[in-house]
Amino acid sequence: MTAAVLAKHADVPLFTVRYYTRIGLLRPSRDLRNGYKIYKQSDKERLQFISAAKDLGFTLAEIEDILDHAAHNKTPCPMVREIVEKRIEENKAKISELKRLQKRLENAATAWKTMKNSTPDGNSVCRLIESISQNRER
Amino acid sequence: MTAAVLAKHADVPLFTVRYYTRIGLLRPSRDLRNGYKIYKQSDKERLQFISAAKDLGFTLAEIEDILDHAAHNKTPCPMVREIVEKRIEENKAKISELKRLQKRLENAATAWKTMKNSTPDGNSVCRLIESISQNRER
DNA sequence: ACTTGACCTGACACCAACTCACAGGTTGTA
DNA sequence: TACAACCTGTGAGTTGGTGTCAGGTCAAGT
Repeated sequence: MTAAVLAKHADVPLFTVRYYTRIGLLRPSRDLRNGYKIYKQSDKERLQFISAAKDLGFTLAEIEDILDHAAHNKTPCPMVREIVEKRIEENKAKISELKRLQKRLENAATAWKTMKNSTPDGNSVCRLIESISQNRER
Repeated sequence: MTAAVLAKHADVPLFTVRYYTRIGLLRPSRDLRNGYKIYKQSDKERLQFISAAKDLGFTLAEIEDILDHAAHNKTPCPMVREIVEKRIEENKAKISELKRLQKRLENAATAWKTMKNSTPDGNSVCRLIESISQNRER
């Protein structure tokens, strides 16, 4: 199948198929008559594996590693477990950071309810934002 | 002051000062004797404003807009309020998406506790990941 | 006076994971 | 045979930096 057909079958944007192919994650053979790329059933499965791993937060580099391991008949599973544990920790940190940001945003919105718009002058661009940064410094 | 001094004063990495200068967010004058960039007190305040806005999740493009508005003596505050409201919504979505991911990761880690490592074969790369994607398809 | 080391400059490459634009070749249908 | 719709490789743009390079400048120590 061509890239477009594979993309439709695997429910992945065509540009993504082309991108994965360009970086070597997919390696289609060629139609010698016209130079078109030909993807096999196994490429579709490979692509679906990539999608599944990406949904779990694996990076493409990690996925490539996993696929390479598998290609040499070495089990990638310990690596997979390790990455997931690491990702869980990273994700926890990211979530709490976003929550902190969300609180700052909501505090700002609330505090700004009673503030008037200021016209910028030499000392101030927008007192809304500056009032928050002063809070942070205290 | 030079870029390095400004960076230290404003507690921002030197590379960031250079980057902001390169993209035009900071516009230092020049020391004609040696071509060095000279930052004024107002540049320091501008940089601190940028930092404060970035802490609230503003993008550099938005900050540039705000600064441009202010430079024309138009109050940027309505824009600022709008962006913050939008960012609060986006952030909420991002947080819940990350939480969903976290759940998938934790479910995977738990489910995998009892699973053995599989050796890759023609049908499977890593049954751990494939078991999850099957769950999602059901 | 000279050397060393720390600083400065612009231009460029790199990161992730795409997304898109370009120019040209091929295929299928009317 | 005309034309739309597909295919190709390549290169650029995205975000917010981080870093490297070669070469110029400056201040301090010997």
